[in-house]
Amino acid sequence: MARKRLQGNRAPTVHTVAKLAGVSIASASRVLNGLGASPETEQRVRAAAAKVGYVPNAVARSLRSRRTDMLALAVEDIGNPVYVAMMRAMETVVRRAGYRLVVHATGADPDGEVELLDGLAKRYVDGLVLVPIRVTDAHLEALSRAAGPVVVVGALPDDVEVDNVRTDSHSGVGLALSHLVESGRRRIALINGPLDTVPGAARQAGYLAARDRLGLPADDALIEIGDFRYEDGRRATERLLDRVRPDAIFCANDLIAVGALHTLLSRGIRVPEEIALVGMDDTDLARMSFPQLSSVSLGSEERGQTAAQLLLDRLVDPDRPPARVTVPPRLVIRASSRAVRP
Amino acid sequence: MARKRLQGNRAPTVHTVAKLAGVSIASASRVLNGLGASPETEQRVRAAAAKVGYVPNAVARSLRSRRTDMLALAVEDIGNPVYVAMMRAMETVVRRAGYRLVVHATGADPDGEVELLDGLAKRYVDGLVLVPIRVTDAHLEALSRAAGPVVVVGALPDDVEVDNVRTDSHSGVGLALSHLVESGRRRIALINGPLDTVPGAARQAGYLAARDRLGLPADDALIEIGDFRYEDGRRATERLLDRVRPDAIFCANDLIAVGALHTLLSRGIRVPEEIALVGMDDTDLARMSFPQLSSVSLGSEERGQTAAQLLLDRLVDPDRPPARVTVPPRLVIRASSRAVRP
DNA sequence: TTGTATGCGTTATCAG
DNA sequence: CTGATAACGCATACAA
Repeated sequence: MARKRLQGNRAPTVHTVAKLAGVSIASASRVLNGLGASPETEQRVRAAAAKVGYVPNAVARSLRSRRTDMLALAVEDIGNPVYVAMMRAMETVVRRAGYRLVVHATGADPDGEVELLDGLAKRYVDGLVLVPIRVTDAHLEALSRAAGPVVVVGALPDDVEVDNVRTDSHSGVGLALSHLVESGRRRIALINGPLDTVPGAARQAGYLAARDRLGLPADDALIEIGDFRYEDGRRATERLLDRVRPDAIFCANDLIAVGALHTLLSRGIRVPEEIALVGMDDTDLARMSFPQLSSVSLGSEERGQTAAQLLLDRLVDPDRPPARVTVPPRLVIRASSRAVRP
Repeated sequence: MARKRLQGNRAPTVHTVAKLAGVSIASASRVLNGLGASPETEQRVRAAAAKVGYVPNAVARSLRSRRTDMLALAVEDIGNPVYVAMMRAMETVVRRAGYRLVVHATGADPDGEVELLDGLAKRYVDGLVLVPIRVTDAHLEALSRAAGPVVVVGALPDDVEVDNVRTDSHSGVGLALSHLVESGRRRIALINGPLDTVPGAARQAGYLAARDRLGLPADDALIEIGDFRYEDGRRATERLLDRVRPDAIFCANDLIAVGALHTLLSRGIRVPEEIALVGMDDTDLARMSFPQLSSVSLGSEERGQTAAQLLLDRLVDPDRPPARVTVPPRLVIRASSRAVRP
């Protein structure tokens, strides 16, 4: 039973420390974990550990404890300002709780998200926050068979039993349109992203509802669809202006809005005097454009924080019923939509 | 020696599969890893694995293989556009190689980075890309005793034996100033970040050197120091303009530059006609401001990519000599600095 | 080809 | 208080 220990020059383990201290690995481990031991043993083990520079192996510890102290965040694009804000908020919460954050960029890949959900069974993280841009049946199935705790950020069918953080971009759009109407605008255009995405669909519905509610002209020529990026916003605005002349534009996110602003300024159109502009998400971009951009905050940071917290709570209490938190939208008025008409 | 298996309802392991298939765990493991086995065994094991939904435990596998297939990235602020660009580039490279990315926000905390370096001994990741904003002696010591592969992004003393990716912001500033002089400007201001940071010091030196080289007036009133953020840029520009009247401003990063742009436009100063503006880092912000911002690219994406690749290479060959890659700066000219004088 | 047994590094149980 | 030993789940050297 001789233990062959032909190791080249590997990192010290409890064995190393124990041998050097002349005690059993059990005693060494106990001291290292702050459990009871005689002053004598305590002393010897600490000295030995310090001498060899012992650091406990996280993987071995994880195997024992069945926890990795890591949480995963999966978003479509870790470069998108909205996700950056969420990620930053999550990282803070998670770190404070002693966890690390593993980030996944899922790209537009629909299967990728399902793979990640199934990947939870590998137990490389203790839980996952998923921010899907589209939700398919495959998602729902994968969610129901997920091997670990999952929090989904974004709208979900009501009967899905998963911790869920959402916002209400539908009424968020309403906030923006009400504000524009109050400040004297009537012909309010919408520049939206793809309608087959969760956010795109919600914003579209919100716009149509608000338009009716406020008694605005039901002119579909005022609606333009592109994608959610800056360039798309520029181009969509070009198309829009070649066709109609609104007195305000609501954009489905800040990237689009900044693109729209660019096109407006290029054409010498004054903002907000001639056309007012409101974006959505209230990212840093809104503050940093000129004129500064009004924007409907959907609480990205708060959603990130909340999602992280729900996940942490779930780890503590796996049996509590699924939570559903809705972060209310909030209109932030800046120069791009200030009232200028009497 | 009867193996008591009182597990509640735990995830299936090789044991589960082996027992169900009626073979040894060794055979089960072999089949699952695509090694040789009789068609009979192959069949039974696959069926059993599928039936119980077996997924190998990543932690146990890591303990055996001594690798986690995770890499860490530590930056000061995961919300900073420059780091976002690096992170995104790294994530792509790393994922393609089958690794996951663990992100750490170190904040301004100088000890935090040292802790992360020492934390490598825990072996929770296979390697680390560190992007320190300041480099102290403590960093150098921690680097020399690092328990795992490390790549540092940013300038480092020449004798440090670490894989290192850097850029040359010193000559990057020169590029900007040369361009501004060629387009007719002479009184070129600098708005910089803190001089005790690595980037701050480099840009300052680059500015002074270029000023001499180009025979520009050595007027220190043209230099303003703040921090690297948008608001700092705004305020620094206020202070600057209250004091002097430059015909161009070079800003130490894009955030500052956008802040400067804001102040200039607020004061009704035309850009670039009256004052030209050049930023640094060439982030998305540069493209998205109006007028679009000229900026010196320091290849954030490329540095991220390279750092990731160096780390991956190092994992394959731990003994190769330390590599030092310098990504050259590149001036991207946009509307904010186009020549307007004859 | 197959099974037995061992180690990866840690923690915990259970005698002594 | 201490030490021997098992177990976490996987992969493999070695023997059959």
